[in-house]
Amino acid sequence: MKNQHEVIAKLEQFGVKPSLQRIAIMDYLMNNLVHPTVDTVFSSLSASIPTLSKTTVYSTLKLLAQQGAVLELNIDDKNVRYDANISRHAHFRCKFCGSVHDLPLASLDAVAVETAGKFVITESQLYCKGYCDSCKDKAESVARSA
Amino acid sequence: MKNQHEVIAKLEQFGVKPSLQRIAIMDYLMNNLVHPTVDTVFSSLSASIPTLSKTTVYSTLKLLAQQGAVLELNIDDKNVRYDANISRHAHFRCKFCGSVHDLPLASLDAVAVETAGKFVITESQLYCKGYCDSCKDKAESVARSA
DNA sequence: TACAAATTTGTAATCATTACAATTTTGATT
DNA sequence: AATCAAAATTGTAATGATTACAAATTTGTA
Repeated sequence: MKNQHEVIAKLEQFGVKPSLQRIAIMDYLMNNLVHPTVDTVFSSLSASIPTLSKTTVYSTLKLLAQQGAVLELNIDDKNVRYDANISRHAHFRCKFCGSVHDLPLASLDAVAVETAGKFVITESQLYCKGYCDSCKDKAESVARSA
Repeated sequence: MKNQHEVIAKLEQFGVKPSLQRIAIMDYLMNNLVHPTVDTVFSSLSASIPTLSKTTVYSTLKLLAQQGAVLELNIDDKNVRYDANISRHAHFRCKFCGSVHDLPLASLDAVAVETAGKFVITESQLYCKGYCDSCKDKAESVARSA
């Protein structure tokens, strides 16, 4: 569990006024770096905040992403996922179990150079898909029996 | 307009049995490399194929992507987009007008090396977002007046 | 305390995508 | 050419994530 002050400082750093709900959501993201969906965040917090509305989770996560406090991942074509790790890294999604993992990323400068002047790039994300270690065997046997 | 034989050859190369609809859809993608959505493909073809069903467009595009004949882009959080250019390249989406453009891409090998053994990566896409040349001024003035 | 602004809530749309059953087409066989 | 099964297509009805919006609540301040 992150220190409340740390969470509040993070919110303020990105120009987000802290509220009970916003603190809880940001805190959850900072302590659960597994790229949760809106639904996961909502379900996880509604026990401790029974009055929490899913709309609030949606709007808060959108606000946090707009302010740059978290990343909004579109790697999953079903649900948007959120990530409090805003340092440069790539994402990997297992096509079998759907889990999303972090990947270290050396550099994307090659892209920036080649497009200098044509586009103003404000954000970039590298999405990789395939099979994670614990799924690659299962995925193979499903393919065989298909 | 691409040669019919070229389109059919492409389909067969990827194990997709050619049909009137499949040929038309693949042909459209090969001649419209602007990353169209399902809806755009459907609207564009329904004039020449009045009986075309949107379900067919959905299932055909999914099939083409599964077989590797086209790329399925999730860069747009509203609609899936499709791309007949399957060579290695990145994508740029303008956050103002929504247009999606190609970006040349030198290498993503750095990622592959760092994850060797941990994951089986079967596909990777680099998504960049920002403002395209014709929107960056408009986006700025909107931001000012907000 | 009072009041305006900001935030949260709950419900009702929206809309892309999928499920599925019925229809049509295709291709092989006679 | 007729038959028939498999494959493909179609149309309609769900599904389900996300958003719109108005009402209710909370917050900060005079």
